[in-house]
Amino acid sequence: MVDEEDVGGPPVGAVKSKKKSGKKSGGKSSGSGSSGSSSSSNPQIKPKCNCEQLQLVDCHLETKELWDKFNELGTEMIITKTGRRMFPTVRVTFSGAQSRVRYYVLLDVVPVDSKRYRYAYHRSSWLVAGKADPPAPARLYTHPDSPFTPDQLRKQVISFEKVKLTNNEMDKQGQIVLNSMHRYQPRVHLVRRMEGDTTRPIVDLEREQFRTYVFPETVFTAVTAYQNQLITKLKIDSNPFAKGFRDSSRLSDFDR
Amino acid sequence: MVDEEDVGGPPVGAVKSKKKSGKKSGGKSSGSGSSGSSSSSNPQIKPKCNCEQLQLVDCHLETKELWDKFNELGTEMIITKTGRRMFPTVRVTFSGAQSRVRYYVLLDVVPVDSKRYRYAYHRSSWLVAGKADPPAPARLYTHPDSPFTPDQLRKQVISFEKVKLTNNEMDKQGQIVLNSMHRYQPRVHLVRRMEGDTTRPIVDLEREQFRTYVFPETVFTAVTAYQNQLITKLKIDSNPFAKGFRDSSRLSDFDR
DNA sequence: CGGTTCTCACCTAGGTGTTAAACT
DNA sequence: AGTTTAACACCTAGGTGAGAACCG
Repeated sequence: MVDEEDVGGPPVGAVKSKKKSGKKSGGKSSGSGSSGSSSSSNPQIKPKCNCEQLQLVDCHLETKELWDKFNELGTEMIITKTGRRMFPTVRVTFSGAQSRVRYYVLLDVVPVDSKRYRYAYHRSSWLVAGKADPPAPARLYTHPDSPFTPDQLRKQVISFEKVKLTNNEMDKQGQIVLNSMHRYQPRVHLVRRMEGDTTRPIVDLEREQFRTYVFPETVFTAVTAYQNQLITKLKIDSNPFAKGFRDSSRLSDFDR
Repeated sequence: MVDEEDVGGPPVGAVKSKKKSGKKSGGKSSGSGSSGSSSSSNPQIKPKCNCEQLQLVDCHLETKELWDKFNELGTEMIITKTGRRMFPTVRVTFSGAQSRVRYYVLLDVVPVDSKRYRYAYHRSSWLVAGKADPPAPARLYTHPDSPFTPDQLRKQVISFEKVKLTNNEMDKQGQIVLNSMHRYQPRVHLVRRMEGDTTRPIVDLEREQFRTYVFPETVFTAVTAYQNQLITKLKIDSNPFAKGFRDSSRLSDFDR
């Protein structure tokens, strides 16, 4: 029915080679570049900055090693009607913050491309399954501890563990609404406001002094059920809440 | 050893009569008065206001009925080294907030008098057991959702469920430090700042525009173990986390 | 058949009073 | 003897993937 074509280079970076890619993958992946990939990629996933002072502020992705592991397999994130946390969690630290201003840290999730995907179990690979469904307008999730003083921004790990992904377009709890079987890129935004500025919420980035950081290793496919069994296994082995499904626990018949 | 005298009128209001006291006890107990009681009472427990605009803002104690039940028996709050929540929780609502300002809501706990108490089990009553131990400086606990917009202040129930009481004088987590076997009065402070004002923490109320609300029914004695068994029973029956100790659960032998 | 939803057992995380032991 | 501590069983609250049921 839909135009279905095999994906040449695995879209999410399925296991292809043990070699690190050309660019030194140990270095920073944020800020200045690394949008990379194909012509169909969304310009939204490029870093951006409309404020000189923010050029001095670096953003670092914590638990990058874990993100890399998932990314090598092609990260999947469950979305549900009631909302599901992300795992791994987006955790960042900042350096270079100035004094006498306030910082807001935000997360949003934008489409990587305009495609719909499906997973070929027998081949263990993702296929393009047609054009994207109409996307819900991207919601900005402001980190609940915002605003941060420069001191806080320098010292704290800012963790988006509470943010939830949903496929419920009618959601009214401020969760991030995504389409299943579509690929997404999380983005971190740093907004700078004068300390005199009010607590009014941030609704439009373009009306703020901001800088956008993009970590390509956090790309994922939204799913309602895991497709790649290796992803399931890695989640179970690394997410404490899934401990009950670990291999050692599954030897239950033998144990008892 | 210490001068030990019986307490004439039960200090925390032990069960004396089923009659409601003279003043209509259904009415508001905050704001303007009701410091009441004896000559030894701490002047800190009187309401206070250094800001005209705040005279218009009313504060209402939620779950007053529960507080009253405890107060009739003589409320006790456990303090531990690691910190213990208060139960009941101090929950308040405000009305009359103006726009274009920001409100901070704070809690502190001040000594009611300069006495140390002990509990006479055989008589089921509190006795004065000498002079107070030197108090730790009262810590201001700023509600974590502060600052509030006038809108938020009008609509939200502000709950201090997360605040913890400790007897650890070396505490560095910002918990409220108390002496065991001493009597205390929680106070709620409302601080008004211009929306242009910064997020710097509030360290000295006197340097702010503020109003202090006092709810006498929230007086309690800090203890490391419950003294009055009726208090224990009421806690078990009303705190969801103590459900495991409810009578119906204790019929276990019969049930199984 | 592919995709979604719901319920479930099994976890994490942490708030309760109890109890026995330790402290002073 | 009065008070404090620490380990414990028992809760609340909620995050996991499995698997069956359901949908289209």
